Amino acid sequence: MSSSNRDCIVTSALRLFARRGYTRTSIGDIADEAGMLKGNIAYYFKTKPEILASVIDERRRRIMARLNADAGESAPDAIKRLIVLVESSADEMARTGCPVGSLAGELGKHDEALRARAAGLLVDIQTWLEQQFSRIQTPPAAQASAEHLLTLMQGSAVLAHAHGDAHIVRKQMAHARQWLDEVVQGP
Amino acid sequence: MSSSNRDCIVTSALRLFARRGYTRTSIGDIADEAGMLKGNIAYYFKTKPEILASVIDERRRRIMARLNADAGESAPDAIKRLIVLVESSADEMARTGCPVGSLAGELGKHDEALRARAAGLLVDIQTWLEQQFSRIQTPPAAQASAEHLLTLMQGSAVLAHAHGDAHIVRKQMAHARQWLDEVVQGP
DNA sequence: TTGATCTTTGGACGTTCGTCCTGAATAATT
DNA sequence: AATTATTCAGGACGAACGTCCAAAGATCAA
Repeated sequence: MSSSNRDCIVTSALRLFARRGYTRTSIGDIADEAGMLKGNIAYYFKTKPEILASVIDERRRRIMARLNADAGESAPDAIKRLIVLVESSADEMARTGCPVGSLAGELGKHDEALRARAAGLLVDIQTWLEQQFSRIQTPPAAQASAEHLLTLMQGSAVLAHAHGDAHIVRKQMAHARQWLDEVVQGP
Repeated sequence: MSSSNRDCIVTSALRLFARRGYTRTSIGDIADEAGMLKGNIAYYFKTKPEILASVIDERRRRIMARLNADAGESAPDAIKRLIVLVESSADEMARTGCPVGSLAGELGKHDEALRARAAGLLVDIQTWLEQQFSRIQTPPAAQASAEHLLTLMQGSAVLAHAHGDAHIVRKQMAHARQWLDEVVQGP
């Protein structure tokens, strides 16, 4: 198959970018992780940013697949499913940071094109959240709610990563559940 | 004076680490910013992590000086002063991320020693917050409140940096003020 | 002024990295 | 089976970086 090795490169880079970040991951590292020589990577990807682009797209695909997995559920259930997803990633976040937020943070200090591409991941999640909140709130409030929940997720990931303590994510997500219940029940 | 140039190196590195991150800032960059040759930097600092250590210490000194500037005020006023400080840094955060959180995030992917040192900055702020909340809450609740407020600050910085939009910080800090008022007024 | 110490210069050195290139191996097609 | 296209191996190359050093320059006490 033609794209099997290409996929292997992308998933290997996905792992390494999350674990060590984009800058500190060399193409040689990716080649090792993928079990091939770096010369072969050049066959599939001309440049390193090109790899990054595919990694971001792959990450987006995975996230959106998870978010849209169960289309029939209620808005609060859908939002809670994202909270559960974050909770289940708490240990990984404590070890390596949020794979979305930390990538966006690092790339934000590179050129503009990469920042925008990484930020797109956050925008997608936020847009999805806005859609869910729109089903139980008026549009302006829904936008604020989406932004607030995403803030809690990203902030707790930063703190958990800094402290190396997954509990911080779980505590803030518990806080988020409680806040969500208040939002659902209305004023 | 002997330490004038050394201080210049530290403050130059402080600026550049915040703007471009630690990894993407070369010693040559620091030398340029400080107006000297990189060979001279080696006279003051043997290695790059050594520069980082001084930068972190300098950042800590600046933050703690701000936090402890007005010792006579009430706990809510002190906490609000930190919120104002974050709000006034909203534009910088949108441009380069939170100088504390993004450094901790990046260094968390390096070796353990650097992660711990950068995390110390966050711990200091959190400890200060816990002390303030302890004056109006019981200790366990004070710890949770400190963690929650710091989560909001770090999370809004991540989102603001990703979007390049300082409004996000201001909105979440407005949210934090409201939350703080509820905490102050008790159950 | 002389000598000793501190500071600065400019570049050398080895390493790592991203990228590119040539030829070999493999797969596909006729 | 022969030919062509695709895929892979291995290394070459220059650029950038952290570190180190020897000598020149500046500062200051005796």
